[in-house]
Amino acid sequence: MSPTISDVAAAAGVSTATVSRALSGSTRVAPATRQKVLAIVAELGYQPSAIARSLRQQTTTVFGVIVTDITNPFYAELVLGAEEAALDLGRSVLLCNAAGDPEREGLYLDVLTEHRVDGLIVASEALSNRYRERLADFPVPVVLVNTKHEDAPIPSVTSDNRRGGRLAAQHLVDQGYPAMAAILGPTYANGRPLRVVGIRDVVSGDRLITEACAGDMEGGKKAMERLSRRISPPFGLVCHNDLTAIGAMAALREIGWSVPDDVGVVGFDDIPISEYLDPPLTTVAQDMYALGAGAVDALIRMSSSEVTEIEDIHEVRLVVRASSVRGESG
Amino acid sequence: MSPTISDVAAAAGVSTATVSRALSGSTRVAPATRQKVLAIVAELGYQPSAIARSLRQQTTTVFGVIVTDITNPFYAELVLGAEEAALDLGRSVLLCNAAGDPEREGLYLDVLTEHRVDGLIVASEALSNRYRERLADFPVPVVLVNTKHEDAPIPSVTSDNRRGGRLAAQHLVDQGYPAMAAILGPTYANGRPLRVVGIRDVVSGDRLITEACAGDMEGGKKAMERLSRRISPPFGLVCHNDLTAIGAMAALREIGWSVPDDVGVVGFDDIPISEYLDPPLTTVAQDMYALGAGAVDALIRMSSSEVTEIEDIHEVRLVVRASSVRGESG
DNA sequence: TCTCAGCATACAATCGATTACATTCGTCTT
DNA sequence: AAGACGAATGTAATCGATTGTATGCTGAGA
Repeated sequence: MSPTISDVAAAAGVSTATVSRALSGSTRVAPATRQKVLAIVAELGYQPSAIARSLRQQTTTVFGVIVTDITNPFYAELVLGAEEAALDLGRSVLLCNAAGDPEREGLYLDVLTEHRVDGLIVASEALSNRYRERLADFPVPVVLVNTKHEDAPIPSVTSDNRRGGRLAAQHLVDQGYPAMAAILGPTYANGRPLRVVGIRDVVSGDRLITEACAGDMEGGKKAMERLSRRISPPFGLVCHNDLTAIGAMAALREIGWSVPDDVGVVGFDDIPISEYLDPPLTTVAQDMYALGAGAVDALIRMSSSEVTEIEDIHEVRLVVRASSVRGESG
Repeated sequence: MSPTISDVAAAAGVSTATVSRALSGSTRVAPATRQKVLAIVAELGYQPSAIARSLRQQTTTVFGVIVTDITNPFYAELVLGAEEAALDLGRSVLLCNAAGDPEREGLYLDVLTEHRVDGLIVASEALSNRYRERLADFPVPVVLVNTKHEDAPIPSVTSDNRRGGRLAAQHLVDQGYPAMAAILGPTYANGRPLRVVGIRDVVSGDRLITEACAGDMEGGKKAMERLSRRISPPFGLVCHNDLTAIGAMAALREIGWSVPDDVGVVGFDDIPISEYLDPPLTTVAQDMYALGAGAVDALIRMSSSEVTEIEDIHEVRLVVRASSVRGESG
């Protein structure tokens, strides 16, 4: 099919070793020879086989990325950050969508191992708990995004979830909402425990009413419907992420409670759409792109040196918009 | 590092050929031998190298997917469909985000060629025009999503964009909006020409006022601002996609024109968030997941037989919500 | 008992690159 | 002028699997 290095060597009247050296530039090759080789390469349209190179060099320049759900803008941004960081380093990304299915996550671990990826980024909610042992002695560097393990210390890149929870709750308190509710993500969701701790830094004991949900828009809507039977406005509402906040606001419209007059809503993530909503959504912004890029950076550090203890915590930032500011409603 | 087939063979006291056959099951192997081999495989945790296999078999079981922007829910859904269809066939997906940059698209074509992917899915707006020749004689099957080429016939999977444009425009006419505007995508955007034709099937000549934009929320917002200086309500507005519609609706709020009373808005795609908006967005639904899965299916068909002429056109469907129905506004 | 068929397995080539080691040849030193 | 050095290049091993061909063994038939 496509020409091989032997074809180039034959056409140039040199050995494959010389072609290889002329292209890699690692060793000295006579200028005239290099010119000749490059001319033939261009003429034949030769493109080296990454497969053959990988076999010989025992590295693939490919990273595996396992995410929960690529259609969630949080993960999409994260993947973008990882992909662009990888591109800058001449590497590629094998994408795996776990769909929250532990079975599928295990399957993908096998697939990625067999493809001999140079590193693994796991931004998957269900996986990390179930497969923590496997991840801990994975044959290549692994970095978790937005998860941590107390028992099995695996390098991680996370946002400061506790501070995020605290910022959200404190903001709603400052706005004067007399009660507080929270729509939490699924129990296995990565940031969840720390965000709850952060909320509880501000709101103690039984003054906080919570509902758990699936972490998407539909889940947020249903959770808000359940919540509406347990609480009366006005109150502040902290949501697991922006998607659940969007679902909750849809439910609130149907119920007839006004945002922000009756209910002050705060989301988490700051996905791009949040500022285009009506009302625009107050949220705890995470830099998803930086999380993804930071994960790639962590893998590189782990590969080049023997660093194994990485725990990068990215800052979060409260972005105040109309959904939580009383007296600004239309 | 990880055990190789030789390690397994040595431990089992057989040759590597026998191990290979025991695992592939293609040739008869004595049951006792197979048991022994499988036991050793399990004990050593042997996982075959896809790299070595690919080199020998000259196939990688990996597909390349080039998209314009993974953070656009349209492409995210499409990638999901492709990824899951690939998974069902025991294949994987190398993801490439072109970011609308032709340079980067060319770069990725090289990367994917070097990785010897078994097929290529191109759902990238800018690429297809600029690299049509390269795609036409790409060494492995290529399928375009939501693009077609008149001159170089490359297999394609698309939605019925013309019908989509027609449905959107006709609906707005039926709703009694006396004037019509359209926010179009970038000039190179895939579906754009046919959607315009569809709109013009319904609205002739200078009765249609158009603005082009970048195809994202910000672009939609700015386009609506420009448009507002050229038209007065009431009018119907057809948008390039749901993201631009969201941006347009944000602009309309700031301008103070009501949706749907002053302006009836129709988007394109039906991304998940559209039904959660306020007002919920009327849109021409495309089955993005099916487009992605269909692209994989097309690659399989092209690989197994010598089919080279594929032109799958998926149906679109008008989903009517409150953003375009007069007299239902809150 | 000898031969032959056929099953199970081994041997070795192969895929396409990289790279350690060997070789050639010209030039400089003494 | 002989030897040494080093630049340029070639030879061949290697990575880890698959697979065509060869071989050995067992049992059945004559």
